[in-house]
Amino acid sequence: MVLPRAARTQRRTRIQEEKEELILEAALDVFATHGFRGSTIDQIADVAGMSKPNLLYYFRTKDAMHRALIDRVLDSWLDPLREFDAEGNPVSEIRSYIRRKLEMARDFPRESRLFANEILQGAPHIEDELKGPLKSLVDEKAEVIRSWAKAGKIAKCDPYHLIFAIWSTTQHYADFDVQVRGVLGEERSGDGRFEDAARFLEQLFVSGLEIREGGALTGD
Amino acid sequence: MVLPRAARTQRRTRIQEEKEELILEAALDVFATHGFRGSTIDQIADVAGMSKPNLLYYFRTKDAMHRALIDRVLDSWLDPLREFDAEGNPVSEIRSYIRRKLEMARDFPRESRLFANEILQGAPHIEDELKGPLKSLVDEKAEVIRSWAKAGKIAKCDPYHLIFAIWSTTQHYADFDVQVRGVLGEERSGDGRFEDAARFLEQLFVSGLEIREGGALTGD
DNA sequence: TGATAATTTGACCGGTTGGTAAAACATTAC
DNA sequence: GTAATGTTTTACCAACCGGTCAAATTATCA
Repeated sequence: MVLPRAARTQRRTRIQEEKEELILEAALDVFATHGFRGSTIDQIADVAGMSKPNLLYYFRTKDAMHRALIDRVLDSWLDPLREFDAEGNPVSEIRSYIRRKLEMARDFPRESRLFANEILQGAPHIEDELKGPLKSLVDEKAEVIRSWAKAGKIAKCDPYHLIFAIWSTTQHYADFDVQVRGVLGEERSGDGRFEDAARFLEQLFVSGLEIREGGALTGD
Repeated sequence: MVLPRAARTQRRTRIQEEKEELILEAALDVFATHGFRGSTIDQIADVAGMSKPNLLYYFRTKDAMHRALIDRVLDSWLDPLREFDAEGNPVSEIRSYIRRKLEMARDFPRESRLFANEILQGAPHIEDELKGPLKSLVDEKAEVIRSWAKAGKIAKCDPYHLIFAIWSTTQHYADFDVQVRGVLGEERSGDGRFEDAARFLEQLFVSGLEIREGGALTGD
């Protein structure tokens, strides 16, 4: 039989699992650096070390590959936010959320860039996920943050924009890596910059959300 | 004569100026949403409302168009940072820098996405600018911030990461607009969100950089 | 007005792209 | 072993891509 993979529902061979894994790994490489339209099947096949028709035996279209990749990665990408605990200490929850996001930017930059490319280009393939599961999760956590502010545990602030700020500052180190390295120069572009970034961001967010009595801000 | 535009050095016709303007405008649209590799000359020609050969009469290659666009936009993109004044009041300088960057994200989202795409994909066309003029400017302003911290006018912090944080949080609203709108939902995705963002970010950075005596951070 | 230069167009080219067909080859089940 | 199934390859296609060319059209200016 020559039924292509997507048509089958069960009975996945050992070879199938291995090759699909191999392909998605290569696809992540390519899609993350060139975006969907900028990537070619030949390129992915090349990285995966197999012929194009062979690759198309496992995923029938470029679209199918991209979708499979997004599906696989999106879930784990949201894990750090899911761990955000309503019962925990607000400051340490926020602090460790920043840590986790920053670790993901360091350890999974390709995944970060995959989403960045997708969203930057209008999210044509994941619009539903954005307005569905992602929005629900953020809504839930925003409510937690709001309750903390209401209880006087952190400063009053818009919880959605707080989440956006944490996302953007941490993912920046994955998505704009070239720029960060360019600006910091050779000397400071090693692994140490992640420690520096963590220290800075924790200081910024923790003391930025601290409650202060006066509220008056002086400059000099 | 049929000398293509790039070969001439002087005597630019009225038509030339108009058409080049028209083309760059269309190119900005297309490059900003699809990245360099994902964009096609036909697409740009279509948006500009002219035929492909006609477009290529003004810019001989896709590369030339992209470069012209980058050159034109990069300079003004750095203006907000240039305005950053060493003699000013630190807090209000930082505050108004955030304002200006946020205004640019609101008023020139395509320009922001143009750079985001470029950097995300490894900055193959602007690496020199990153390590040259951009780095110099950031180095200069980082020194200003460092001196403010040393003089006790703001909290001690890594000036480079502070600048990265301001860049990422503000540009986020242009680059990840779809996501922001998806998460905030219909109700809150109007123009008001920029005011909310401005309020939040000013609070975050201003009180995040405030000097506090204790330094000990409590949670609950 | 007419000559000259500037602009626009349609037809085209070689290479690349996403994807197919069919046969060759490998693996597994019996 | 062999038959059935699963995998890989070779050859190929039509559409699209960046770019060229020469001819047609339009603007400029003496």
